[in-house]
Amino acid sequence: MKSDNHIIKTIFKGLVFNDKEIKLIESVFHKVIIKKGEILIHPGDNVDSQYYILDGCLRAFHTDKQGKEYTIQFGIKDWWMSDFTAFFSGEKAILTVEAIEDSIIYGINRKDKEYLYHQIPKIDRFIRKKLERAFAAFQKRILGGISKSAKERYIDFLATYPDIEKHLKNYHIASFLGITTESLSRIRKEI
Amino acid sequence: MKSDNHIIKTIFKGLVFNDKEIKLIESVFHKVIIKKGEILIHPGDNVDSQYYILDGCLRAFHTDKQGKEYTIQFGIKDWWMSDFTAFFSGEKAILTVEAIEDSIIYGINRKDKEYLYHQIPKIDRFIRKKLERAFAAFQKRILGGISKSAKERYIDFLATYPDIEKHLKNYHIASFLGITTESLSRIRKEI
DNA sequence: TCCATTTCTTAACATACATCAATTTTTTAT
DNA sequence: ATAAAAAATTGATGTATGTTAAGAAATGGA
Repeated sequence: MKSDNHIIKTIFKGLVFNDKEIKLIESVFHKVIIKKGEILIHPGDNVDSQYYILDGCLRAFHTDKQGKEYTIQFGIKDWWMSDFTAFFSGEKAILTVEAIEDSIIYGINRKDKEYLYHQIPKIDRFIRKKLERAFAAFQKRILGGISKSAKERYIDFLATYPDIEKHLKNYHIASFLGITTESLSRIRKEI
Repeated sequence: MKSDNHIIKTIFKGLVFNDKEIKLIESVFHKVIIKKGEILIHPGDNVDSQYYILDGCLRAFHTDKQGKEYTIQFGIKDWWMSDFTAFFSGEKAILTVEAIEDSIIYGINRKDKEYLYHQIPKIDRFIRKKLERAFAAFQKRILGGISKSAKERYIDFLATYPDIEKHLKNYHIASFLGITTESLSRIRKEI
């Protein structure tokens, strides 16, 4: 990963590392190039990595018995992506993670992550802050889900993901909002 | 907190500490007794503590401009409670946290928590696991919110909180599920 | 470029849940 | 124990969103 040294500055923006730390970080991240439509994580997989998105767009969704898809999360530039529930717990994936656009991502596996945390505590704190922010975002989404109409949730969505919309199909957004594509279509017409 | 030494074993069940560590832990947790109906955190408060629930039941909810309440979380024995979004970010509370039953809780403030993490890394890992589990629970709830009917969500709720239901008013549960008390009443009749 | 496929929109109708209003049941305070 | 207050239930009706079906628009492969 020598030539991608600069991505460390991107992933851990704001942190400063010495040479030894940089070598360690380089050694544990693995670059993955994934094309639009390809699947990063299948339901039932063991999920032992989480991924930093350098560029592109991914989607994590659950598929029910009838084949309906429910989008839990979109991931864009500078976000982290995985089936986090599976990644944290060690259980098998229940989500699919797919690339919606050609993407460049950097994975780190659980064991390496623990080692990295231990060796470079400031990374631990850095990642923890990300997790805490994701936690807050989830809480906000739950609140929206129980308190707002589909139209309001759509407006919130546009505000939260201003740049992402153009990458997405209508049904991606609808499955994120918990409505049908037809309803979304009607909502768009109203706005 | 000498006489409550045993609560350390309760809060950090599974961890073993030496005398010095026990002294440190005792020094940073503060016991709070809160009566049914009393408010622990008001919207607008600075939230500098999170609380371990030794006994009782609490509720965290958001109140909108029309005065409607939306329950984000219930807390029972052995859960942690706060306005976590505010606690993590340092911003003012947007939630109210109230006691639904007389409760005994143990608070730790942000600064002490950081110090404790630093001094006793196994506590850091222990609390991190809790946060990760809460994260998974939130994800599951989001999925339920976008994929299930009110009746299914109620059934899930009963399965998730088997012991909590008897402490709660109908409107507590309804505001958690995102429905009206009338709808909940009808759902109960069907079951 | 052009055709095949996928995605989006529109319409008619169905359904889950909300709202409003009245009544019954439960809880609380004295 | 009783009255007052709070909570839960029920019914009638309204509305947001789902379902089904068809056609229009956009996209992608040869």
